[in-house]
Amino acid sequence: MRMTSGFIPTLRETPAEAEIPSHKLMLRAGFLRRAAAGIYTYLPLSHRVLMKIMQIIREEMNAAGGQEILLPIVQPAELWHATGRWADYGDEMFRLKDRHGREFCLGPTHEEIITSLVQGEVSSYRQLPLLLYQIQNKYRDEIRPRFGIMRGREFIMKDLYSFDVDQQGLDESYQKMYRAYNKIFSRCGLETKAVLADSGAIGGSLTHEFVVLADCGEAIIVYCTECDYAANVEKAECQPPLKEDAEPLPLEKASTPGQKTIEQVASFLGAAPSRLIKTLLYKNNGEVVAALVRGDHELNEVKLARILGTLELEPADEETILRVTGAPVGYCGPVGLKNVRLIADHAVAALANGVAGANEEDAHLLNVNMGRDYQPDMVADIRLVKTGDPCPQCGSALLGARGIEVGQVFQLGTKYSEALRAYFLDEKGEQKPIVMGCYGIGVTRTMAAIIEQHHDEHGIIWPMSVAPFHVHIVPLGDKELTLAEELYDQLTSSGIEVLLDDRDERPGVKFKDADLIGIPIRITIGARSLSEGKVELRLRSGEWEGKLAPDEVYDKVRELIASKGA
RNA sequence: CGGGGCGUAGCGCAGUUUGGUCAGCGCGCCUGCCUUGGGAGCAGGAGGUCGGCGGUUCAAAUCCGCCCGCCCCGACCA
Repeated sequence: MRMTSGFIPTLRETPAEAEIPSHKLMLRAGFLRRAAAGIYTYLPLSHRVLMKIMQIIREEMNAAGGQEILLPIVQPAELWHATGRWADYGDEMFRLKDRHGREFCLGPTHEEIITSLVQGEVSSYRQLPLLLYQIQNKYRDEIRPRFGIMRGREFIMKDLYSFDVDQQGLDESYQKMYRAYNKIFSRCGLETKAVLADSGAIGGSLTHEFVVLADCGEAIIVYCTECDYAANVEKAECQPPLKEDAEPLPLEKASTPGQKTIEQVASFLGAAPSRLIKTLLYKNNGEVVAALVRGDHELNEVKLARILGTLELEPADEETILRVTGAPVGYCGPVGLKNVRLIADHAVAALANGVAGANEEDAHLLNVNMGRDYQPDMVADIRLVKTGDPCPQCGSALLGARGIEVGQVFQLGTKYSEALRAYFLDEKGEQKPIVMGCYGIGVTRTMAAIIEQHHDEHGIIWPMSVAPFHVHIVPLGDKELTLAEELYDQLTSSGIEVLLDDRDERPGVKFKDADLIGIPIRITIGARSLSEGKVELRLRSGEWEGKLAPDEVYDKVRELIASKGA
């Protein structure tokens, strides 16, 4: 591709709409333009990158036994009514009607339609297992689109669905995908961590997220430095502390006028926050639930909701708190609470002689002990794990990090197959629901994540495997253009992808744009080294540079491309 | 949806408080000269419903009302 004829509109200044490096760089380097909030046009450079990412995904999906199909974007409402998700999906689903008034949606995901397809075609265990996938646009009217293509309302996703006869088959499919995902992300030049996650509203049990560590990431994870444990904080557990064996002291009431927050009470009473019991009230379908966590811990709402088997959890308002506890916010505690379900965290259960609100304005109780002074309905893990907590597997300290979720693998079970009556006959002639899994990769998000992991202050540094071109030839003036064209023809004719900067620009401009666009190999042709009969080669990553005679270029380029895995 | 900010030329911005030589600046773009190893210089030029609609006024980018769009922070997710 010659830059004079290519559509590569680079910008000197960053548009105000961008916040994070990947978004800024994609706009500046001429990869991306916004059409509406969360909806983008991919220009030629990013289209080339996307095609390469998709090709890597295809190869690994096919190698794992997947077969590619293409499902519709526009989907009829009936299927979504059958699984109940027409109602559950809410405002996040783009909905539309045809001329006859029939309802449709733009697919936010494709479980319904593929299950319906398989329901119609598969009736025997002999047809299973089946792994079907597509690479297709998804539409989600996000509450808040963010960070360019990181969280768009239209995005490209690879989604594979596995259909097996039983749990054992599902486990095998899941393992295949898990391994394929590791290969895919590593081939894309990404360092990812597979973390245990909460399955949320999609339903199902076992699930891992594949997370790219990055400061701008929206996912918060913890991982162990000593063993392989890694989890999203929504899911992460840690070893509960041992029960303190201190002698229980007599319960005592202390006056704490105006002391409401943990910090205030702790410093007023001269006690560490870890001695306090924090009592948080929630409303769950009309019922009031009190969650007890230690003063220095945070409640994990996802865990609490899961224990309660609900999606409707919301913090109680001040009025409810006053009615239930008899005291204003800041003074509630477990002792004497009535008509409230009490759920205590393990760390609270382990506490001896703790401090808690007295359910009375301006008062707290000292030497509170579980069992003697109050009895929780359940002791469970309901706290948010934090850096330094002991790993649930080996006890070493956990580390926290932020990351971008680029993929997720899910064991769905039979939720969709039962709702859509996708049954098969096993070898004994018994009818059973197909056991399903689903496996997504955010393709467009993966591109953004690659840039987040591979850039510097000058621009993008593409890994060879997904770079829009392998080589960028930069002739510095008119006199060098002939040699540049010769090299361009030579490399291009053997399948190497080359971008030639044939513009009538000054060297500085060309160098700046080359750094910005970030093609791995740059060949500079200028009078300086041409006087020695040489051209200059360098890697954008800075890992290698050297001068070569023009007839040595071809071999060196091939060698560099091969060594970088493309 | 709640909170914060923004909307003036392709991009980045000033001007808005205090209405009236304010339609401006830098970059980019076009023409010419000149220059050519890290976003050169000179000269000339094109480009704007000041987000939209309505109102106040002799007069509105500027004041008032309504609406639209965009960005950031929070609850959701690949």
